[in-house]
Amino acid sequence: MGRAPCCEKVGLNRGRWTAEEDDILTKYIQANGEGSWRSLPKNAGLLRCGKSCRLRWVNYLKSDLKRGKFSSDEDETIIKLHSSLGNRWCLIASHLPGRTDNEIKNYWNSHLSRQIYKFRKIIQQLNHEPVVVDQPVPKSRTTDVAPKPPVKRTRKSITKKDTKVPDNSPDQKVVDKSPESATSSRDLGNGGSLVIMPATPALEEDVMSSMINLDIPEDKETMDDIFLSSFLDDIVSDQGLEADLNLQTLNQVPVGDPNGELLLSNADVENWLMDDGNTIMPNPSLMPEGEKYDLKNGELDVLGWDCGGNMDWDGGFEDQNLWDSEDEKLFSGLWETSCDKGDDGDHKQDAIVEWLFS
DNA sequence: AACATGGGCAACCGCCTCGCT
DNA sequence: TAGCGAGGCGGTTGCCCATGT
Repeated sequence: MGRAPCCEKVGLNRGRWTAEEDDILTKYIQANGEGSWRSLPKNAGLLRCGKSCRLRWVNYLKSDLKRGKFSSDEDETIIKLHSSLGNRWCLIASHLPGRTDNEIKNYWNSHLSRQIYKFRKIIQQLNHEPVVVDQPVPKSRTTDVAPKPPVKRTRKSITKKDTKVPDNSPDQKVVDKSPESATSSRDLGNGGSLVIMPATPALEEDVMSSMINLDIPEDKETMDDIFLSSFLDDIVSDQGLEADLNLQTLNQVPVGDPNGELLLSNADVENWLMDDGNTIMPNPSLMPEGEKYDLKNGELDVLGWDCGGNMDWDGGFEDQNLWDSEDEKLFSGLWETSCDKGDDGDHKQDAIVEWLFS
């Protein structure tokens, strides 16, 4: 037996608010103030649930709300706060005057988290790590035929209990070994493996650890220079990653040494970016496991990535919502200046955010 | 032109917290 | 101190519109 509903829902309006309802609610609150949401609808003459009234007021009708596009400063603030606070949208919103938790949450889910995902992808490719995807191949909405490229995020009902995962240490790849996941983690048949994507906050942490753990030789440029100023800035743009991630030249760049450490110099990357790809032939034997190379058009076809078309944003985040149990550990992620990453780590962090909003 | 798909976002649901009795 | 209820919060859903085929 569940808790009684907050109000009698029978006969109440649902869905979008009309201008008339907005007007009634606004005038009532201006006259009587906020609060007493339960009794407000009746007193104001609205056929709405009290919670619905509160939500409408808080998220839309309040006069001090800022509407419109998020500024780059706001973006940066969200990224920083989310890396520390996780999905505590209310807390994040408290640092962004005029923005609501709902608005920030939507913005994060539809914009920012994707940029971080792309960033991670690049890091994994450069490290020759297993191809990571969020989810098994989502089926088409209407058919069971072969999957098409990224489809609309699925909408599943997964409870918090379902999403808990016991551990998510940053240096530990999250591999779901549950029987259920056996069907969702597909054997690629080419030696590659699919690793379930962690929830967003963990994802960020993982991204950061991937960056920070890379071993840069003394005589190389800083990671900032390598990754952000000249490299990811270009290749992770929308067009870059989704359409033109061309490994013809990447194969010729000393991406990794036998120990799997990244050994890109700034000059290496610059040369790679400058090369138009026509003069250097691909070498499929050098391709990381789990990736296919389409020799016909010379473009990378990464299983689980855009070209392969089996990525599902929501699924990964939903299935492994790691933040709740690990938020304290993850607090030292991106923006903890006192962490042992030192000054270099701080610079990397700043540079990453710079890249994210460039 | 019609349909399918994807993106964005407002709104809803259900659980949790906290204050009051 | 336990029970109750209002409010708050995060996750999820559903609708609308844009874009692609």
